[in-house]
Amino acid sequence: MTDRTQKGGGRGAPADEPAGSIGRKGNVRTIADLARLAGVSGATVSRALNDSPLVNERTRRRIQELASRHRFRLNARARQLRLRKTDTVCVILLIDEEAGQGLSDPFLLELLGGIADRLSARGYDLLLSRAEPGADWWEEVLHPRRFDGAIIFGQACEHRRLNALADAGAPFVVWGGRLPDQHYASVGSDNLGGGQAATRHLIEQGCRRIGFLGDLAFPEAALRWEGYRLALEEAGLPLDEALYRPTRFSGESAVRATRDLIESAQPFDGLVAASDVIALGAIRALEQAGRAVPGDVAVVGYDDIPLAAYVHPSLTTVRQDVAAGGRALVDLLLSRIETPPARTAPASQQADGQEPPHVILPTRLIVRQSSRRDGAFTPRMPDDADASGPVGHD
Amino acid sequence: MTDRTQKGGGRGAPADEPAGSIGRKGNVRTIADLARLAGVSGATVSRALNDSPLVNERTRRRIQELASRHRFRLNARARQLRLRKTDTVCVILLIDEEAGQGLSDPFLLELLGGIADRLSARGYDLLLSRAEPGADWWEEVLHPRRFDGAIIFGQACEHRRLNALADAGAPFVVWGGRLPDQHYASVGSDNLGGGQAATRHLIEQGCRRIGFLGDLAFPEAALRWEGYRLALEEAGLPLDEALYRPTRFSGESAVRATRDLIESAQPFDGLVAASDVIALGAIRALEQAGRAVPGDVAVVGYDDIPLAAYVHPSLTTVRQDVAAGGRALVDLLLSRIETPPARTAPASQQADGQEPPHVILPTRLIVRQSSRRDGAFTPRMPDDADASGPVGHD
DNA sequence: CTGTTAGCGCGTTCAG
DNA sequence: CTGAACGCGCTAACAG
Repeated sequence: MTDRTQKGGGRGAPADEPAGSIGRKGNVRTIADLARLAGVSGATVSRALNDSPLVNERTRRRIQELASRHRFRLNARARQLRLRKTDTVCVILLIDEEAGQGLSDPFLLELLGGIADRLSARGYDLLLSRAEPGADWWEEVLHPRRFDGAIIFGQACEHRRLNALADAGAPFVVWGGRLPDQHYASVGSDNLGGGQAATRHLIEQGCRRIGFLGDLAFPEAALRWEGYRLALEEAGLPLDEALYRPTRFSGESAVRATRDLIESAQPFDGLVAASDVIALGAIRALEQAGRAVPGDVAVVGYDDIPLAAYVHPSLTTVRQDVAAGGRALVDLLLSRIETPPARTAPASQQADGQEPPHVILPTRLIVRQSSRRDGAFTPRMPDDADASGPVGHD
Repeated sequence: MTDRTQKGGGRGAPADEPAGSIGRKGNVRTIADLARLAGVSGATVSRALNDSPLVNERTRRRIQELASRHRFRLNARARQLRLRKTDTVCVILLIDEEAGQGLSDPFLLELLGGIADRLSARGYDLLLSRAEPGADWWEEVLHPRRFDGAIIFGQACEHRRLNALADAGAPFVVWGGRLPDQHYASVGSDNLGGGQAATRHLIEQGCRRIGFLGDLAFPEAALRWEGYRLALEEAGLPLDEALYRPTRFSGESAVRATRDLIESAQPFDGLVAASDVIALGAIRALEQAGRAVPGDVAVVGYDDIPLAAYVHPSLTTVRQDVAAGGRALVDLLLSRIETPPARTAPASQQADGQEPPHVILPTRLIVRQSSRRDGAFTPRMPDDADASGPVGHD
């Protein structure tokens, strides 16, 4: 035990509080403080605060009340260090500025709110992080230090990387579509069904030559396109690739794509857009070109952003339940985190044959003005007047 | 020094890694690991990684290279515990669901992105937190444990509370308007100037009876109203309170307010809206009532959300520089955190006479279709062609 | 310039 | 049921 002199040694921590000066005196900040106050040891306080059955109930109550009276809160950092977990989930926004899918989409913020609420309810903190697709964001997902798991947006940019991470056993969940060769867990709306419903609706409205605006490089858009394709097929309509225009998730891109489509002189009487923002851009371009919406061209969007009901013409669109999406993302991730990976194999080749979980959120077609044609029989949903996003009778 | 038996004691930490099983063997996770590899002590590694001048440059280089080769990263939790700081900033969304100022406003997400980028650049983490105005969110702002400081949205709900927190010396910054009796630091756009510019523009367009839609309970809206008032005054136009309708930040509320205004039979030929979302709701209500925009009523919004250029009619609005806003919020907060509060007084009554800092971001009027009247002389700003939030000539 | 030591605040083993 | 001691991973003070 060497010398073990009392003298100094590293007393370390930066001296705060110039001796007996400020700081509401008697402020109890550590377990030791509380223990002194309660006349018990630190261990007992720790146990009491963690509802351990090892402590006498009366003692526990007394300590808990004392703690709340002094507004005492455990130091999360120390706790995390000791427990080797962070109780934190990182939301990574993998956004390619180039792709125009910026942070502007209102839909994303709503989803983020849902995630925040759910995490909070389950006792987790939410760390927000932006990252460029090319960068080294994935390293910390593989060996997390600041968080226990991640929720990732921006599937399209890095599908291969995500697969690799999943193979390596990294704890994360992705928002997006379900891809055929996908090793990671994900949550997304029923993109295929949504695209199909949108297209069917246009067909019911009498449209026969329907275009599609979206970037098939994005899985969500590609799945919506697949639904579009199916709907045409089941109606016996031909799929004309000349009516497809790759379009990024921005109004500007939508305007360009639509103008291009118009100038191509291909006749068309309907448009399925991969997002509301795209739909609005398309409508703008159509009107500038003298085509009436929905008279000449009927348009359907996707997302049902809050503004969709308040533009002119109001936007027919596919609504996804964002609150449910947030909950699903969190619950899926936490179930993954809180139960050990159940190592069947020697845990080296984690690529077990099991399908990764995927939650599909139901969608609902909200019919408004932008798609309503005169000729065809009116769909069952009347028209919306106002309401926060929704539908009402007009 | 008591007995000090080697035997056991709390060996504590939950046993991970069943001895010599998985986990890419030789994985170096702690300073001790790296020290062993480098043949030096832990302290030296620590110093090297922190670029301390106390370490030989060659040694430092060697260690740093070794670290990056093994993908070693310091354990932030342990570091924070030791250093008594968290390198984390909490963004608190204080949002009253009732008030309809939900998470939907695209503007908020953009600002959040700017904050995230700036924090990341300055080496801080971003903790995101939602809170209800009534709740006890403020306790942790007063005695932060998980973060070093906070950026708060939702000034209106809790102005008095924010003042109290500032008086107590809590480290935070607020997004919003500058209020007359305000003890805390804040950043906001030039609401007064923006409202004034919007109103002047309508007057230049020939409007004579201009209404205002916004909730004066919100400081930002109130300041925009003040600018509106000033512009009327300088043009010698009367201020008619019958043309004001309290309106919350939602499309629904805007539709109601506008209908109410129309039904009041008060004549009006212009509308200043406290946000783009409000403006869009107003336009919708006007059109449903058979009033043309801008023909019968010219409308100006606020924020220049990305969609503003893509609706019909495209929206004249006041643009604020959100990226600059994010930077300003972060820089202001960090300057407050990183320099000690400079205790002049015994630090009990922090209510020093100094004005709290307030950053005002410049605004710019973006003229589009919703306000352009035929008769009047065209304003100096022609039309914006594109830029990030573009418009095409039409 | 480098190694040794102590401790940030907590949870946990083991002994009583 | 309670207390004493130890260590999670890191950095500051001290001694060489």
